[in-house]
Amino acid sequence: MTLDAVAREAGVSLATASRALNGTTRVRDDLRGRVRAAADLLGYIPNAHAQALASAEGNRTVGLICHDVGDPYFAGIASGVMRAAAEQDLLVMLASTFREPAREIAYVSMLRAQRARAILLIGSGFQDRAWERAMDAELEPYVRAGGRVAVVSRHRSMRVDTVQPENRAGAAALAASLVALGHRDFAVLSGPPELTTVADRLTGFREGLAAAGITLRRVVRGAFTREGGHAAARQLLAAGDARPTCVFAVTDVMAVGALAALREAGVRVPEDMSLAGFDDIPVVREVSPPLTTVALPLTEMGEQVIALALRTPSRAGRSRVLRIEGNVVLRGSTGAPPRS
Amino acid sequence: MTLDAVAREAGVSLATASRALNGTTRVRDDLRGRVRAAADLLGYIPNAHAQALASAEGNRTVGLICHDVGDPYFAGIASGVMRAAAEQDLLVMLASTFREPAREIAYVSMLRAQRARAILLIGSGFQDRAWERAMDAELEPYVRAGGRVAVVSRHRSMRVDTVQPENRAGAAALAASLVALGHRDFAVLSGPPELTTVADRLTGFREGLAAAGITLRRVVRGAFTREGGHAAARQLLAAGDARPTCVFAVTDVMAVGALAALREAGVRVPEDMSLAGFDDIPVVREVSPPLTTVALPLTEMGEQVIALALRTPSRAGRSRVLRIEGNVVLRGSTGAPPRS
DNA sequence: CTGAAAGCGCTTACAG
DNA sequence: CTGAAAGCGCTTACAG
Repeated sequence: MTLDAVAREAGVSLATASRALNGTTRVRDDLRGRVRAAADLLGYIPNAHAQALASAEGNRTVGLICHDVGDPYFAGIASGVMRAAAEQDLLVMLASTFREPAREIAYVSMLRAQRARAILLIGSGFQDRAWERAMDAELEPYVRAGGRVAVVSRHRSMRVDTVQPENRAGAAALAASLVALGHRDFAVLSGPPELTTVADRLTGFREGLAAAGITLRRVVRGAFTREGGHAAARQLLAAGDARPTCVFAVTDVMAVGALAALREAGVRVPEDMSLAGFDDIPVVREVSPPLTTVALPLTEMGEQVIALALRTPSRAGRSRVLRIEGNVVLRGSTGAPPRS
Repeated sequence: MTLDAVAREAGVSLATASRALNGTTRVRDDLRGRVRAAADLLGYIPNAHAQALASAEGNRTVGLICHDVGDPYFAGIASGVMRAAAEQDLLVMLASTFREPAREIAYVSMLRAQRARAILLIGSGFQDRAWERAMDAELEPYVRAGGRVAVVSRHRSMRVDTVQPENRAGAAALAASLVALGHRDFAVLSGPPELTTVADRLTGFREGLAAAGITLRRVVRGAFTREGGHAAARQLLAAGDARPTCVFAVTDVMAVGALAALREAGVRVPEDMSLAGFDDIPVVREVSPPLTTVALPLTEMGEQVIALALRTPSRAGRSRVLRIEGNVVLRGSTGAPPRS
């Protein structure tokens, strides 16, 4: 079914049929009626590709690139993006990179080919000069051609709009709260150091401790997953030296894994050891004890990043940074340190 | 940057440039080299819309419609779809209906306009004649025009490929296992009855009980969410009559909410009451006690549904149904009934 | 308000 | 193997 067939059925020209259906220009009521009826009758569905090609408007799709929709952190943000997109009749093209930097760049390229109206990059970038250059080379022509880019949790040299959780400040505030509980001896379960989010949270936590004159004793590195947190916690416990009284996992996903590892090792939380995470993904309220964390409004962040991308660019073309404060939420997984 | 510019830069015709880049036809090596160099130099990115319009192949996108990516059940399946799509260089257009039947049909229409190669419908359909008719009217012309449709958890009159979890058999097996633990007095926390999945699980559970000569005493209906499970459990406890010894929530998401409600009410699980769910979403292993459930291989199901959609249709054009067995996994949330 | 026509950026028979 | 040209299905100045 093409528009041409609809026009013929309605006895009008192609141009009139197009205008009647899109409502851009005035069309005589009876003609519009005939066209609509013909379209209904034939079950006409416009070809979005032809529309995108012919019109200046471009198409109604946005691209969303994240590390993994299966991860509750990204699922939360994606959910917010979906909600906002639905309200604006936008279709979302979703890409999961599974944390492969090269794949992320390839997806941007595919999204450019699709002439996506906007590209949303969700989740920490990689601290890697070559990768950054390649990414910029991909993004710059896209933006120059009118494409919109907005990111979550990413430091950009480029002028793109950003939703930036205050990772550093949040981690520092968490450290302060933990110190206030009486802890002096900390370990961090950390993720891949090339992720900027990891670096920021680690730095912030260190700063928070330093403000109280405390030095972070130990950092164990793990994968950015539940299993990574589990393994890191086991490694921490296996080490011969005295155990810290409090452990900070840089993401809730890791913290959940760590909690399981502690339980398996017979370490009571928080009696023997306190545990905290970051993000406030839904699951942390369901575990026992519920996890102390730094809460980020994930769904909202998703809504905000797409709003940022779609807003009419400021005359100056300056990029905007929306800072998202992280709120420390003390729950059952943290308490006073055990008396030694 | 258009192909035309690339051709000019390389000093060849448009046709040759196209062929050199797509590798469909033989092109003299030196020419191919020049075209590639020119494309690189100019940062050429093909226009997918023009390609889709001009070629018979159609575009490399598939549509994925689910109720909500924010829900771990759908996130799990979506994750599997994404993985498989990535391997085949396919882009996924994601749609969340937030359980509005009308929105689902609207999305199918949008996906048709995008000329998606395949449309994947994930999650229970609605038992509603008018809706089914409208959906079929949308899908039928799409399939006739060569579109591929595959669904998860959906009864179809239409001939579409289906990944079908054995909801009924799984629930029946669960009931048998629970009876084997000694329970005789059951309640079910159920979801919206118009969802076929709910109906199937409820029926199966009843059948499983019936096989042991037991009648289901109580069904409490709730929303298909964590909060719905929480509310339903509260309602169950609030009822004056004697409490059942074992509760089955038709989805894990609801079961997690119910577990929280029981805890809040001081009901010990499983000492005072056993609790089971269905799906085996990741979170159920993290809660305390971990939930007994009927396990479904979510990621795999995602991979299978897209594989089904993309496979070359059988000569007979018959639809295929892939039955997925649910495995009862007994965990800490179920035990012997309390002695009365 | 309406229509004939050009053009969006490609692919692909069809000749050479 | 290569090129000129038609055509994919629309939108939108440009005349009327």
